[in-house]
Amino acid sequence: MSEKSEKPKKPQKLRARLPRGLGDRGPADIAATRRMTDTIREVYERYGFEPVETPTMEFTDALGKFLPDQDRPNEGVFSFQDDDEQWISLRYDLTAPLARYVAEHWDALPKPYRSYRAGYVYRNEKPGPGRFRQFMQFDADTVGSGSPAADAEMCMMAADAMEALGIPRGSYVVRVNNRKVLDGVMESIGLGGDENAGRRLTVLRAIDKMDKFPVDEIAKLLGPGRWDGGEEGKGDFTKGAGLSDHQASVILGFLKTSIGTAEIRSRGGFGNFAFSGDLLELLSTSVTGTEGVKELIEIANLTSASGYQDGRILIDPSIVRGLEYYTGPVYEVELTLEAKDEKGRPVRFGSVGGGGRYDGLVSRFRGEPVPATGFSIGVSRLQAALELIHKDKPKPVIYGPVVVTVFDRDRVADYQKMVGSLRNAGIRAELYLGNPKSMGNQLKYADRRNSPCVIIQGSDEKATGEVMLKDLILGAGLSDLEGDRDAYLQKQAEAQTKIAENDLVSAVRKILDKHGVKWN
RNA sequence: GCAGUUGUAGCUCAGUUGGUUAGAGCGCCUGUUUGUGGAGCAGGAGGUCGGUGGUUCGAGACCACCCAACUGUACCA
Repeated sequence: MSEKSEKPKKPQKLRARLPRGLGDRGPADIAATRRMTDTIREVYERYGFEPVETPTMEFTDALGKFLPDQDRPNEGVFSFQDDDEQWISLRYDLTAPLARYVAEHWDALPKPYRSYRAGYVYRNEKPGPGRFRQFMQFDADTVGSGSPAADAEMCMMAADAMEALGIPRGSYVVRVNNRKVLDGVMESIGLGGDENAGRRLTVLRAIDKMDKFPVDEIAKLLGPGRWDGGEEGKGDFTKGAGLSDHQASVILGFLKTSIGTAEIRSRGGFGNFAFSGDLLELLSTSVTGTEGVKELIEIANLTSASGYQDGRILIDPSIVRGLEYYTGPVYEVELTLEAKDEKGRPVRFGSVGGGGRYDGLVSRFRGEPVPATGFSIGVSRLQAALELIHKDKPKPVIYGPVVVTVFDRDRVADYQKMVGSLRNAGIRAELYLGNPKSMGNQLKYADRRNSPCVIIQGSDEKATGEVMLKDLILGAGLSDLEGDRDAYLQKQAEAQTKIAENDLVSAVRKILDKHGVKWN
């Protein structure tokens, strides 16, 4: 069949690759995540929250999701069918699973029940900057309290967490709104009732884009609709809410008079709560709207009383959040720092945290109303944002272990013993396990591991009961000194010293201390 | 989903109006090196030119369709 002249077909190699929106994480990322979660945990616990974890998968209906479409079972969420044909999905947030947990363990839990958890959640959607298909959230919830004090606490805790993470005051803002106010405004322009549910949704979507588009684009979305190609007839058409000019102007007036971060700031935090006479009058026709305003004022008073009225927490009527389950106050944390990508273009990160009141979520499982409110930090997105913001700053060096080299392969046991004594002293150490044919290779390995120092014991040292201790961090500066022979030699001598074998641990520790090497 | 832009080595990119065996830098591996890493020198591996089909004597380049990535937009619990 095959002729000699034919090229031998290479076996097709399996391509090592990862689906989009997923990423591997190295030691530096992992260390950064750990620092972040430790910090957030400390804040949440200070607020009296206790940990609870739930699995990454739930029955699909428990997540509050309609059963997957037969044709596209993975639209939005990752789902599959169990042996018994029941649909199971990967969780897409930590709130819905918590609601299930609370409902399932209702009798055993103290009420109000406050708990926190960190974990990966999954969304099957288009990834972007700071947007992944697997990402970590750090969530806290208070179940069983309908008091605005519970909401106020979430906002203050969000602010505290940002500051604990080293984000300076003024570089982030917690925005608060109340869905009841939005509902009230819509009711006042005749959008109440079941028959207008679809239009209300469209209006909310339009309002939610206030941070993305200028006001006249929002007006289009409230009215007939908008072309995303920049001009009439270009790109995709987004159907609008079809409001009359009057209706649209009420909405826009509501948004415009009370927001604008700069304006809010200049008026000093909650002082902005212009909730002008006009607005109050407008809302007075709506029971829901009046209630919403009352709750917002309550939150404003509570947070101000605790000293958060300095711009850390602001009221912003354009905050909408999820359309599915929020029922009252909603909050969002945004970084106000500018982030730029490699090409120097500004990057939108969106919010790095958010939450709100979801009074209907637990009661789905129980016959009685159960108020609840919660807040989640998007750890992965926040980390990605901070990385981009700080990309010019040098990354902290992550040091590897002390490497004990193998000089004489008959004496591996001796070297292993040295490793053991270092480990017993709490120092990270390892024996070189590769082919010990040359010292060069072993040093190259230690270099790659970012080891602070290596231990060498050849026959000369063995004879005198000594070991050679080589300081790789100091030695790293050697190549810069080429041309200056004296300095070079001096530094080299400094970087490599002979010490008594018995002093191994203390000498290594001295080097670690000198360079400030800490592994945790 | 829709629209635009882009697909050549692990990475960043060259590749003349279509013309022999597709290149560079960085990275990687080996040697120099049976007592010393980051430098130097020498060598090596690595490519279905995103895929398929077409035009042509001849395609990495031209045409069609498909796929993927990026950006915007839609959806987003």
